Amino acid sequence: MATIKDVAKLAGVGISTASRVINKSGYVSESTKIKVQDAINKLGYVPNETARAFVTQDSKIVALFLPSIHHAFFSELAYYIEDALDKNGYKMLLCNSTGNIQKELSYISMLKQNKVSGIIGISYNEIESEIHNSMPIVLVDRHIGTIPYVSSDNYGGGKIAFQVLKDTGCQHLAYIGSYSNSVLTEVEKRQKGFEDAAKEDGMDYIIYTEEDPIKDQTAFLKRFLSQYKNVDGVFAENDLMALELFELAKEQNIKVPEELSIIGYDGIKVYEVLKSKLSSIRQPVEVMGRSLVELLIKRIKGSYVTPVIHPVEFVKGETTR
Amino acid sequence: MATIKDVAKLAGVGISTASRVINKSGYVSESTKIKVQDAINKLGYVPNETARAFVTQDSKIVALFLPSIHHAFFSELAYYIEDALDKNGYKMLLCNSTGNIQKELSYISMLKQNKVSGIIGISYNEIESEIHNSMPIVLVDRHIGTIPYVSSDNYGGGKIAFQVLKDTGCQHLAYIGSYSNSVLTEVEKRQKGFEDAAKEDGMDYIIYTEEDPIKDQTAFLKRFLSQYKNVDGVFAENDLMALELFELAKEQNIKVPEELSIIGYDGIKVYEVLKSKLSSIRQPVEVMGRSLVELLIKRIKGSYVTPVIHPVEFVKGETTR
DNA sequence: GTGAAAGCGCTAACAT
DNA sequence: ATGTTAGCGCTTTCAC
Repeated sequence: MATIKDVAKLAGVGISTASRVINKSGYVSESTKIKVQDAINKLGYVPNETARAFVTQDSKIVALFLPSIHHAFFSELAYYIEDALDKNGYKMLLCNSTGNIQKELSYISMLKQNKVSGIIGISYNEIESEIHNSMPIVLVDRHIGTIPYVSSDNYGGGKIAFQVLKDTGCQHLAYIGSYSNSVLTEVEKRQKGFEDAAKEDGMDYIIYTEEDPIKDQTAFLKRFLSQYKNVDGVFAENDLMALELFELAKEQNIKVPEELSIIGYDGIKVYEVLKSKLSSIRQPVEVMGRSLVELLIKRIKGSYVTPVIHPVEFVKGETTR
Repeated sequence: MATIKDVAKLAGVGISTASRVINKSGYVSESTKIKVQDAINKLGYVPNETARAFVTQDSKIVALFLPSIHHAFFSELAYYIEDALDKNGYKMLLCNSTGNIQKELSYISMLKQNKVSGIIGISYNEIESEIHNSMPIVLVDRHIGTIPYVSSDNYGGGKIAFQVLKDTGCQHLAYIGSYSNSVLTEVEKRQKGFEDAAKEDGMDYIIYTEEDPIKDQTAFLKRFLSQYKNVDGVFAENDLMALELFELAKEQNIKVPEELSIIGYDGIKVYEVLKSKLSSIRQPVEVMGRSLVELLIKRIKGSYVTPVIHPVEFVKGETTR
């Protein structure tokens, strides 16, 4: 493997001049620039990134920190984040924290040792204090202190869901989902938007929630169906929950959407093969991914950034009238 | 940030002794070991991994190279791989190659510059020659030259699929999927197993394939349904294809499984919420992930390894009788 | 504009 | 069993 020394020698210049050409930094005359470039080509020189990372104390690696990549929404988001990072010269390290606080802390320690450039994260724990001010970080769908974040318009999405259910003639509405006692999640704003819209409208509604994470979603949903037989319109926290409710309703011969309308949240593409069965509030996943990367890079460069909230849209499937 | 020098000074020992304690290498007396350990604790010392990577020319990072993490089977596999790597002290860099050969090549160059320890990969291209012998690598579901790989028993799975379809009374069978002209994919062995079983049995069958990647799967499947109306048993290349065929059949009022039985391949969990609708040949994803990591680490340590093929099982859903 | 040289923090000979 | 020291390849002052 050729080193910068070899390049300098072959080009007949000093190491720092070679470095300047390689990094396009500082002043180099056109003629020496060409000499160095020639040497680089001849030797097939490529910089040793571990040496660079060591010297600059910056690995040009961004960590994506999430509970599990094995989740439709996250894996779609991860795809776009990786793509955007790559286009900006960063690599992506993937960390499945499994929501376990011990594992999250040990990951953070590892990330510091490896001098990652920054973190894009979703955490269910209050570990942010460990990182903030010591590393650039941008959160997804979490609003903690002054840490910048990117989310979809969860509140607005909740309002839209209410409106759609009402406009399509539902009389007895319910929100189903989970709540968190520790971290204030953006997800809960979906509920808030739904509730506020219902209150403004003066319509009654039911809130059926369990503490996050819900251990047995199937049991949770079955209980809901048997307990609230008169509900004819449901807004579920996310598509996975909505989809399972849809399946359970079919099993119990409840006609969807005639007797029960269902709206999910996410609009994840994995289920496109199902011919868009589910009505849902769709998050602009790709845009969010790019936006996360953009914000993080600004933070890395030291700029101050403000949260970004992306608009959502209702996508009609077959679970609403 | 405390360095190893600080530790050595505080402990009153030489740098290399401190290094020995930190790395548990070489001989160190019990008493000095304790002194060093104390110093480490007092200073809150953690090794600078970029320096280590630089000196050893090994970043302890493994790259997971796949077409797209945004795919149910891959994201599940990635989850288990990351978990196993983490348990072995490795980090995981995620590279979405999008199957594009230019992007794959530029990733490989990047990985070399970053001194990754090894690669776990799925590639649709013949880039393996670029890596082989220059870096430890293990492939998923690809059999290229002498490169070690891990796969499920695709051939056996194909045989099982045939047997199930036949045993449940189907008369006119078909295999649907894709074929590749460049790389010999393990996936095609599913077809081979199916064909061989049919031939042994003496039963006629149809092979309906298109070159990979199939641009418009919906059109592809619709064409199949209209062209082969008498087929009553289908083995599809993967679950996504099987699932869409199922949906299209329903749309066209073809009764599944009465008039048409469908078996997929993968057994991915994302669709569990659908209440196991699809009959499928299930791959042991978790075991495969662990197995990939195990093989790669053996390769990194210089051992010779042989391919590992994991058994599959038929999981009955509602798309077979 | 260009080159010499220091030094990033660590590992691994090598000497003792 | 322990300490000294030479780099690893690069970036970055600092002189010229």
